[in-house]
Amino acid sequence: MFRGANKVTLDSKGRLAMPTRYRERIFERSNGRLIATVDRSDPCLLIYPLPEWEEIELKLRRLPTLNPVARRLQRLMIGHATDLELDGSGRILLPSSLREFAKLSKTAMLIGQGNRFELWDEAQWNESREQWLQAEEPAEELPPELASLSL
Amino acid sequence: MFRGANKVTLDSKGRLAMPTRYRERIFERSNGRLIATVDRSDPCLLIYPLPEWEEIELKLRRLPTLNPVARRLQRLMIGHATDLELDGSGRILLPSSLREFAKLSKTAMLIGQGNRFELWDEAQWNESREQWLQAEEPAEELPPELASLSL
DNA sequence: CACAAGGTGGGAAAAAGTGGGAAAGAATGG
DNA sequence: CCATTCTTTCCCACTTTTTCCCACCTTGTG
Repeated sequence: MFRGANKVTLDSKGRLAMPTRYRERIFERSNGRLIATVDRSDPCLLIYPLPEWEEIELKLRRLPTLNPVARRLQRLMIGHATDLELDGSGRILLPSSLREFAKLSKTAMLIGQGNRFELWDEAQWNESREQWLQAEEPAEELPPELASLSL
Repeated sequence: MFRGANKVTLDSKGRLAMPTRYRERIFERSNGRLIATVDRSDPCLLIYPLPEWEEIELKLRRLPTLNPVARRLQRLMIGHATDLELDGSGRILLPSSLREFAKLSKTAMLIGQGNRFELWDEAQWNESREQWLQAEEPAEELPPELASLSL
């Protein structure tokens, strides 16, 4: 499973070196094949090993087509899903459309989130993180799964 | 279980010598493998033996992805979770991003908290401790789990 | 006072990240 | 349909970072 925050750089061709510690796992899991798509609520990209993505896509496609919220989710996520492959140096090439979506400049943050990564522009990530840290969660607003969580 | 407060120092490379009395237990429990992540309400780091962390990560990952509060918690905790390993001298190397988060300078406090440690910058720790000691808790404001607590 | 154990620092070897260039492939226009 | 040009992909080499190991110093103990 993927976890942790990694500072990564995009070179002039839009290539991103996957941190070495993840490479072996990605090759085991999907022979180096990944899918990148957009996040529905934040300016970041989601990156899944291919088999993980296929499960997600199946779940999305089972949603009721006549429900506008479901339809929107399908269009955003399936519609932007792009095949990527690790090259000989362990890098992936991000198409410019996805780079623009996430406002990616030279330095970015690759965030492990279990079965996927999130890719943020570094500045966007820092800004959002500050907000999350400052937000106080009044216990009354928490859904029951969260309110009783013991870490 | 881990308990007690230990003064520790970080060297110029960000390495921290784990107090000897914990080393054996850490090796038994996880072969020297630890996870460090950020605390969501205070400027300190949380350090878990790997198996302890895996339980927590599982709980976090089961939370609904579309819930913004859950998402925030996942991004902070799983997103900053970093694998650490005790080196030949019983030290761990804290990446600079985590050191910055907890405002760690040369001297820090490693606080045993049962299944995990908390790591504070020494000055931050002393300051917070003063505040906790001064704060009066009127019994009426306590949630039921606390109001009935017998220590 | 001497010895042992833990803590600290630094340096060298290895690995990872970065950039550039050449070759192969695709697209466009004549 | 062929030729030229632009884009994409693959590979190699250099630089920087990380990791591992060894030696010294300090502290506690017999």
